[in-house]
Amino acid sequence: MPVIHPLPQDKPGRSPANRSLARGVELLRAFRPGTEVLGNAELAERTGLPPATVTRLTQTLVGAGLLQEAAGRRAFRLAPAVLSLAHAMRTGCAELQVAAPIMREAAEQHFINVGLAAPDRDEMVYLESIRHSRRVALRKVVSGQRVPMELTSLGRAYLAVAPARRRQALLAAFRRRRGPQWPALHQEIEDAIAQVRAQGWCAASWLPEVVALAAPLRHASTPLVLNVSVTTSEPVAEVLTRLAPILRETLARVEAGLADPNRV
Amino acid sequence: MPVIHPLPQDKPGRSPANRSLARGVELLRAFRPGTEVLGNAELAERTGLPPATVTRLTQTLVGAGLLQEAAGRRAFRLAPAVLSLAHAMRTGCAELQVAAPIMREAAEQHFINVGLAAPDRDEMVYLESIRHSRRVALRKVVSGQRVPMELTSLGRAYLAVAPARRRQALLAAFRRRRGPQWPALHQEIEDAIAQVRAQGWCAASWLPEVVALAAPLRHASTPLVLNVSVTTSEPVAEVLTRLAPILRETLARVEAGLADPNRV
DNA sequence: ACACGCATTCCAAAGAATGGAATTGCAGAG
DNA sequence: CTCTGCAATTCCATTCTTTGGAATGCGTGT
Repeated sequence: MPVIHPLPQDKPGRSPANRSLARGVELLRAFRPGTEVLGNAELAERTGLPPATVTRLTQTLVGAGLLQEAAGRRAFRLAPAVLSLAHAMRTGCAELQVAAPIMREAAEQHFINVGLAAPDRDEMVYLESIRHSRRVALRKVVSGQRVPMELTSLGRAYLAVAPARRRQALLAAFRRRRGPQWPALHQEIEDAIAQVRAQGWCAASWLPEVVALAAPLRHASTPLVLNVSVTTSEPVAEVLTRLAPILRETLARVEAGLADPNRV
Repeated sequence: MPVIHPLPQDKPGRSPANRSLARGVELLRAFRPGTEVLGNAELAERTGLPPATVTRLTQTLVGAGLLQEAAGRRAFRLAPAVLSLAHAMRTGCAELQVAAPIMREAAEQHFINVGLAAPDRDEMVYLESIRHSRRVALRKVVSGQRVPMELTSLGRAYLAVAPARRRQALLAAFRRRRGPQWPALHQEIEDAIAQVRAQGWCAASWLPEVVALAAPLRHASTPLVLNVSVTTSEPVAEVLTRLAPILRETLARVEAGLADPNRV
């Protein structure tokens, strides 16, 4: 596994960044679904930091309560405290508070999945994703899941409204990462961006059998994207015809809710 | 508001703690439900750090994607990335994966709330709390909520199984904080601890009309506490008689699930 | 327009962080 | 039981980051 250098986050001549703190955060970010338990060696490899440094930083993070030792002191995992950070974030996000009930209603009424996401580096993070399913037991609400920006309707809708400077940096990163497949992908992305600008939303089918539509939220204090999706084998065109009005309607209700100081 | 010095986290002569990183984490921890948006000045006050230092650290945290500027660049809030940390934590917590379906089943079958929590400093943090309600709309799953350790059945059940050294440090902190009310409270806590040791669980009625029972989970790789609760005006004794077997049963099922490598 | 408070920048001093190398500790194989 | 190999930790001199008081900007409310 090569060193992960997420994005040229720090532009040359960047403002005072505290190196230790930035490195500590990178350690935390190395924990992801699929690699939830990491030893110092693997952390060092993933972050490109020297082992001695990783040892000290992980010790500090354990002391701070964000990491805990697991599997016989030879590995770490994220500690419960990160859940309370997430809880505080969700509680304080006015957009989410407004959108959540509207999203839930739309999901239940139309039997679809409804999500709200925000960009984080080169991925999108769901603030909330309401999964509809035939079986009630499989219906659930997920938050914090990451999906790739360049492949999803969610990510492309964000790219359409991202500041030009940022969009260019992201596209450059994707190009580097994708190599030969980039030209085709780039075309898809540009088409999606054009669609968002023309009609307010775009569509993509990232996972097989899943068709998703996404639209950026205007008037939010931070970039947010709303999406709806279904698992189906219907022709895509028909799905779009059915879902587009629902997305528009839901988006309008959320935006109205954000505009009013009171709830809708 | 005085400076917050949570706990004498760093024992004298403690291992190498990276100061910048530890301070940065304290800044993140200052964000809580009720104070989700904080400016540098308030952060400085809450953490006791000098303003210049806070400025630099918050800038670094913004660069790292854990904070974002809000309300016109004069304040910060937690960024979406913390949600994905929480998601990774939940995904990687085997105990939670095992317990969640069992908890959900118990909640639905008996019309009660069921929770699983872990200690964090001087509070308890819910890994998951399944809230039952008459109205389906109010049923929800919460994670990351913090409740006081010294007042809740959850916290007292943890104290009963915490390492003696740690329990003493915590009790000392509570004593300092509670002042004159401490003796009565201390008695309640000691009684609860004795109950946990005798019968495996304890009860408390922290919120009016809410009766809660909690029991520590053995055999978990990290300290965890299971609880059940109801909102009711029945006599407490009757509620205990009804809930105790449910708690025992649920606890047994979760522990069996943890013992087996396979699900139950 | 003015004044206040908050945030940021500046700077010299201090000390904390750093990382290569040596050491310790653990685990699995022979 | 001992040996070997990998991972984690400690050591330590060097260096550069971090630090915080004071000065400066900036935005806001009066």
